[in-house]
Amino acid sequence: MNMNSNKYIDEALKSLQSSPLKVTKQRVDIIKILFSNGNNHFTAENIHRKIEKLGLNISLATVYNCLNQFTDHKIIKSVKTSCNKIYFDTNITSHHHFFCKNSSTLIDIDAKDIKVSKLPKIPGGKKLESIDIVVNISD
Amino acid sequence: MNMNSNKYIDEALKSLQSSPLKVTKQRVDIIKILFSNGNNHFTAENIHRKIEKLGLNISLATVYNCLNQFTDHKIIKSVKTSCNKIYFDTNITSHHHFFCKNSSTLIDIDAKDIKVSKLPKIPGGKKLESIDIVVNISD
DNA sequence: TCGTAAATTAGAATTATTCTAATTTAATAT
DNA sequence: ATATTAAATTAGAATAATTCTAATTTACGA
Repeated sequence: MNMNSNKYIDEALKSLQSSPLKVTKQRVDIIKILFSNGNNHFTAENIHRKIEKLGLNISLATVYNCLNQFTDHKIIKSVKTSCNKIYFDTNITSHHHFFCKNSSTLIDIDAKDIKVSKLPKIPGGKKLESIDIVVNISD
Repeated sequence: MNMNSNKYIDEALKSLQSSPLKVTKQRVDIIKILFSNGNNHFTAENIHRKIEKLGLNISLATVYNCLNQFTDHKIIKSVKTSCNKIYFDTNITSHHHFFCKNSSTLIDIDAKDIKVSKLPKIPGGKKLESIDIVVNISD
């Protein structure tokens, strides 16, 4: 998959442009890395390592800043798992995850492939925000 | 609720006795704190603070060691949420959680009150371990 | 081109947790 | 009771992931 263009990159860049975030070289580079291939789950450290390999120079703090702001502005999603790292996910559709603890990998589960047919009452005064389902699997 | 006896404390102490773990003063004290009242979700720090308030002297390292070993030996459970802390849960039955990000509180959802009626195929070569459902709620 | 708010940066700080290595203790055998 | 020993405890250092700080640089509208 090409590092400099594909429809996912283009779409994400369009999202960035229409957000209040400034279009900086670093943000464009990070978006290109995030959306350049099929694997769409990354930690901040993953992205930072790719940046270094490409000879680009973006500080780890900026990587974190960008990923968090991209998350705030719905350009990506963040996923928390039973390991202590935050994973960033280029799939922004409503979906869930398999998590394999042996390989520390996440695999998307499309919303239509999992169904919660019974839900308890939401505690008084609170409102439902979202449901996170992690299907833990192992070797 | 009494700090020194109730059926939950007794049951947990019996579990400890029949585990390979040694019955130390610290472990007994921690179990008494864990099972003394209705609130059954704690962080290691919560427990450590209660210990200090009671004038007991147990190091934070010991609190972590004990909570982890109690988890290994099914005396308690551990729960990971979208905040970065590990919560320990005295409810060892199969269940799920509400998580309120405003108050950082967990509320148990009994297994019978939530139902997953459709599940995707488990990826080849892997086996299903468990399903964690967190129902995120807010004020 | 200028002004300014936003972004970037290196490195320090923070937070939660685990590790280390010396000391103490519980439970077992004598 | 006592000695033995593996396990537990401890203070403090170490680690890992992430956030903060404050100085510098940059994007972009006027």
